Amino acid sequence: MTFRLYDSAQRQIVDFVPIRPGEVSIYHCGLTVQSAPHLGHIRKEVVFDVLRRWLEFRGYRVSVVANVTDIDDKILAKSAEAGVPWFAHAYRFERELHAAYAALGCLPPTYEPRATGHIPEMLELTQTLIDRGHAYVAADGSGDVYFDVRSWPAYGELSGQKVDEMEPAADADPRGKRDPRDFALWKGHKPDEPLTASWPSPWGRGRPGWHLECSAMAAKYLGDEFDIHGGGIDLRFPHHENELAQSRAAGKPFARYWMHNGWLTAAGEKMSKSLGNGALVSQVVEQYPARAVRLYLVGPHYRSTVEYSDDSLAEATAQLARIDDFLARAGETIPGGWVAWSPDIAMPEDFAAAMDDDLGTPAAMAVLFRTIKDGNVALDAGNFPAVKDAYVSVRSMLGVLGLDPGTPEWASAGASDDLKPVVDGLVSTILDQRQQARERKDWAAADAIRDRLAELGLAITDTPAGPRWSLEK
RNA sequence: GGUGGAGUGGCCGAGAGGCGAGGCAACGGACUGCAAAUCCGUGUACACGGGUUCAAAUCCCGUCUCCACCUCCA
Repeated sequence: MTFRLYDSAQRQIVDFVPIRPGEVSIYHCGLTVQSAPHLGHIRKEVVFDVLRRWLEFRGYRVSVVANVTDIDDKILAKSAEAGVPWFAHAYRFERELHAAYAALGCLPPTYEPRATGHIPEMLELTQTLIDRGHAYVAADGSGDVYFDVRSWPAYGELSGQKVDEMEPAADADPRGKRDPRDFALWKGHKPDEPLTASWPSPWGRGRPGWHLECSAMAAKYLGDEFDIHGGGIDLRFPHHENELAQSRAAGKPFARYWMHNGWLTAAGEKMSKSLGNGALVSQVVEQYPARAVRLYLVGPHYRSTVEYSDDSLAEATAQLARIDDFLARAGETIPGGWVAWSPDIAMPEDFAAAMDDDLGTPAAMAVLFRTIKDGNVALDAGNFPAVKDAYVSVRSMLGVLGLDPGTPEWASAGASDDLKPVVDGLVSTILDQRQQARERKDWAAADAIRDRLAELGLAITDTPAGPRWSLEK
């Protein structure tokens, strides 16, 4: 079974063939650390986290590079507004970004390079492009260096656009450009910007353009050619188009496959910083269990547009309860409790087939829920070998989706594990009282105890095997 | 103007010519002292109008609506 993916460049689903057998290199554009991340930003992170987990499950050694753009116009503008140095501003939001990744159970990338740490590589790439006749120093003395779009006939290949049919950037200041679509590789230092936000170059002090960063860093960490380049669909043009053009024009083959995730929308419109309709990750995670938020992001296909709403998050919370209730009930029937987790114990074939088909998480989730239903039926029937099979399968599937509660990413959620035996003992003492009441059919007394425990956040359910308790979510 | 995406049952969300993905919610039933959970059952959905076909949510033509990119944006 081979993994297949939708390549945005070819616009079709194709077999994935890695450059080096057994290895996969992935680059996905990180974030510009200019403000707190909203759920839309993190969708991209979750999508590529699932991709990485799936490929690892499939036996590949995966390298993931996600950059941090820590210098750009907005960072300079916002830090100036806030009255803090630009690097302090950038660093603050880099931390918030990391917190958001961790909150949703995303594994850290293999490398997470910062743009400002790779100026020499960028200068080298710019020089190569000038030498090859694909870039030029602006004629207006600004110190800007532009990529010469007209010198690269393939320009537009990724997004399917032709230079002459693009909306001319009529309002844009042409500065020293030969063509309005030419984009900046290097931006000359401006007097009103802090000197610390500029670096010496053959063309005078300045700072790198956004597109250049990714080309330079991808090549440094993954080589001139690598497997998959990812990012949000909005980056396809111009960012990815520009990356591709400048890398290829410099003689580097660059990415073999392009994967773009769809939007998260709010009230039908793209969630974005500028529209101010973004649901901040930090806030969402306060309102709903973090695993439910991840479940909400993982459920729909990654290329689909997904509408954000409280109802959807509430639904995901209910779904998660169904999953976790099964895990709790089934887990108790397995001697020794939790089995040591390994993702490849019992991965259902149709789940794997769905995942191999361009990360088909919707179909994969259907398998997950079907397995849970089978497991519940087995539980009702007292068929414990079947319960265990279902249990192990469910955890395998959850693991690959980054939702398994037993993995280290979610360890904090289980921090009370040490206390569980203690609480268990206390609760069972109280429940003994209730059982005695029930046996003498003193329902009022029995219900009073249950109500009291409910007030404390303990849900009591009676089962043929006796009462069990759980923390209400 | 160019490029791309979308309109599916109460809701979310798959599918892309032929047995109604899955979930949430709702209703009925089983179980239960009651509840919760669980299980069983219940839906004649595919923007609109034509067409092709034995068969269309899926293909073709037309129409409407929405969203995105072409400027910083996951």
